[in-house]
Amino acid sequence: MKSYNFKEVESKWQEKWDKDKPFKAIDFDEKPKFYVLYEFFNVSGNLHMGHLKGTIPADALARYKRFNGYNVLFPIGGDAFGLPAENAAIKHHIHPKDFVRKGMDTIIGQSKKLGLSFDYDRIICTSDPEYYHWTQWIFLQLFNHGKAYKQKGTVNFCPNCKTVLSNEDSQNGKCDRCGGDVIQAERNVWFLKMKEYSEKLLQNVDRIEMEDSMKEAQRNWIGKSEGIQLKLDIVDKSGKKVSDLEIFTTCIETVYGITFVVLAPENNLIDKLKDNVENYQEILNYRKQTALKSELDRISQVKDKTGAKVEGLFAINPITGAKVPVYIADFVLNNYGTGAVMAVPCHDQRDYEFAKAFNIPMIQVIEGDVSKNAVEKFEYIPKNYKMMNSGEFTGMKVKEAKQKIADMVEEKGFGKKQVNYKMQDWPFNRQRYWGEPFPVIICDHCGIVPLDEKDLPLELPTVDDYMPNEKGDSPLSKATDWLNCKCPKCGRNAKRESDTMPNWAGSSWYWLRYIDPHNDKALADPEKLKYWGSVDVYTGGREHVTRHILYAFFWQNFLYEIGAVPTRDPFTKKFGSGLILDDQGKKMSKSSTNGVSPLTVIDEYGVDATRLHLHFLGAFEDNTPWTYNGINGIQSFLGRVWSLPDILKGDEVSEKHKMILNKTIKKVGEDIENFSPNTAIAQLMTFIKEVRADKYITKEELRQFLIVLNPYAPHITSELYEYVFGGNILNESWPKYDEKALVSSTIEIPVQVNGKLKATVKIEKDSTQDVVVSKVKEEFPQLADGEIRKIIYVPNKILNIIK
RNA sequence: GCGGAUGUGGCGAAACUGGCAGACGCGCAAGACUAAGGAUCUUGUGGAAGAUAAUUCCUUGCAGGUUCAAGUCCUGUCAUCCGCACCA
Repeated sequence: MKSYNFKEVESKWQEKWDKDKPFKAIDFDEKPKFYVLYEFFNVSGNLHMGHLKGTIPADALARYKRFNGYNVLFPIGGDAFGLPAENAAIKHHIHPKDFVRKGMDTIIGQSKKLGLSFDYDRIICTSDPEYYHWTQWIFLQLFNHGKAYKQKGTVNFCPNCKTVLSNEDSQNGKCDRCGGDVIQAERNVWFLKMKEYSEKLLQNVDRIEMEDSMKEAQRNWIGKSEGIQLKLDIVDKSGKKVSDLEIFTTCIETVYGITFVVLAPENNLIDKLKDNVENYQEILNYRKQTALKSELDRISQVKDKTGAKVEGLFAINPITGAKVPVYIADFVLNNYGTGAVMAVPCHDQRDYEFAKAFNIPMIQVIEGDVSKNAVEKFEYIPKNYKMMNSGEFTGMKVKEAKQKIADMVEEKGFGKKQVNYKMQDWPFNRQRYWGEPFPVIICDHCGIVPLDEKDLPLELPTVDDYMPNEKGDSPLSKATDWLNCKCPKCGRNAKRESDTMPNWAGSSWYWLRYIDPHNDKALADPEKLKYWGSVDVYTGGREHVTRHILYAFFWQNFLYEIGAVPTRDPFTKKFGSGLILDDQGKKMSKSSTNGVSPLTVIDEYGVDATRLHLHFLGAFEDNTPWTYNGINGIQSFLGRVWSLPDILKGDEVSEKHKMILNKTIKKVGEDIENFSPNTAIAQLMTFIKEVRADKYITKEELRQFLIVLNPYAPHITSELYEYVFGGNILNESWPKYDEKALVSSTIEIPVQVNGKLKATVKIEKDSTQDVVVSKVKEEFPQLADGEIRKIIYVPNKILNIIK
């Protein structure tokens, strides 16, 4: 057989697949459905190694499931709206529209070069009007159901990108896109009521099959905590009650230790009571000062507590009657809990630092050493400390007191049990050009008027100047022809919303669109939605999963509740791929300077070799350093596969190869389903090794082996199959393995003396202990010498002789 | 600080519910074929001692513990990575 010319073979099959479309998903097919989803590509450059790490195991799964008789939906598309595409377009001096058109061609072309078996008839692109028509439609539903509102609010703002960012986009006080410092700014902000869904999202997290670390990250993000909402009286100097103040605490057991109360700087109680506040101006100054701080400053100054005393107001501890001072400080967040806290310096480190800085007295209510630091709950609870200075609860164990105090508080009406969530409503607008326009009209007379569904899509106008301006106004505010319109309600002059949606909008529902990508009557046909249901396996990088998955859960929950989709869960199972690292141990991506382009590797070694090598390097979920080392091993493996016809002898599966063949079928199938390509490939290599040692392979063995290798190396196996058997390997089905053929009738078991390995003996499978022991006595009499105290035998596993 | 993970040969890494640690591959060594080998094939390869043997000892970050038996379970500890972070 002539030597393997991968270029010829690979392009031959890729052209054939492109023409015959064997990977088309069939709506309503009788076969059981299986939906494999790979996170769609960001349309901002070439595919990189990270993409291969995620897509190829998904491709293997799709191919495997087709062999197993499933009607597989394995689609692809482009995430094209939003900052990445817009920034890339600006960098290349191309209009985003043209950039995206080219970018889509690039990623689709490269996908085909990788041999990815997507259904290329279902390509979607989030910036196509036929797609964002339905993104806008979903927004309309959210708006009409009261889940979207516009409000002035302090938001994360990136002065560099000149846009509002969600918390998710501004982690660590840095803009997720440009890396610049984020500041707090007062803006008109569209919010989606995501907070309402906190509990449902937690349930979603419980239901989805996913790695623990990802689940925990999401639970942390939602940040559920249970505690007590306590009501305190606010009194003036003379002791007259002027207001209520509610605070939230998870540590009600420390309530006897309150020595002051702190409000968030923005807390509006101050404004309501400004006549009682003697130093109102000072308070306003402090407020201004905090607002100017960037998010980063706030974080880096964690240790330096700042704040101001509110003169003229006091809070009354409802349990002790104690009168304590009121402060404002920026360590209290206005948007969490009630924007106010009770401060117990002995048992909360922040309160401790604040009390030290402001010379506020402390009361210790739980034992422990508070001379240098607070004794906090993660210490006093596990160590079972006792209460002190706490009236009737003094001397009680904390755990017990916590419960009793909570009951008492509820009984006496001082407060009630309360659950809080860290997660906030989702700021949903950006002052950028390249995004979905909001389908609403802003009328001075009627307020915000939603468009009629029949007027969708509201197309993004093509403008020449799409750069954001200095003030941070949206570029669309300059597109006056588009912006000015008539109010559909009253007919007066009105304006459109000049902000656009964030890039998360299009990605928060795209798996639904794949089900019916060209439907112009609905986001997807309900019957088709029912047929395809939830995504069975979803894979992609693990970088943005926390946010993306939560947004996805949120939107699908909402769509489910309004009856727009028949399933509540978008995804059943999620695998997150690790990163490919460069030689510096850094993430390899398009921005990495040490990046290796997959196209280069493919050009030199072929797609099949690249697919195998990348996945043989390490486990799917682990980060893997890229190296060419070992790729020659993959090449010779493929070379040996290619020359299998040279040692073809016999037809049926031979007795000698029965076991290895069955093992390989089983192991590879399981590994494909579990996303463990590295061990699957090892098993395939082991098979080749054994067969070559015996210097023959039968026709039937070869046929089954080719099918089993096909999901990872689709080109070479297609070619060999055609050469040896004629016809297309894709028409085959996955071979069945025989459970009985997996273990031979004689097995070798280790013999230990006092837990140390001394010998092995060959026995019949399922032999009894007596048989094994007498065998040992016969073959290794010295091991059974002397007094034997005990013998432990685990059938078919091990024999341990204790002397 | 909180949460999650990882730590195994010269290297990338395997190891199911505790049961022969190091599968598979790279690299390395020796050999075969060869005019030649950076091609191909065969064999060997965790470390140390021992004679190149038999054999013995050591070995899954470190220190303890449970167990007939620990990479795997428990306690403590160190290092690295990731996520969150003044969330009351």
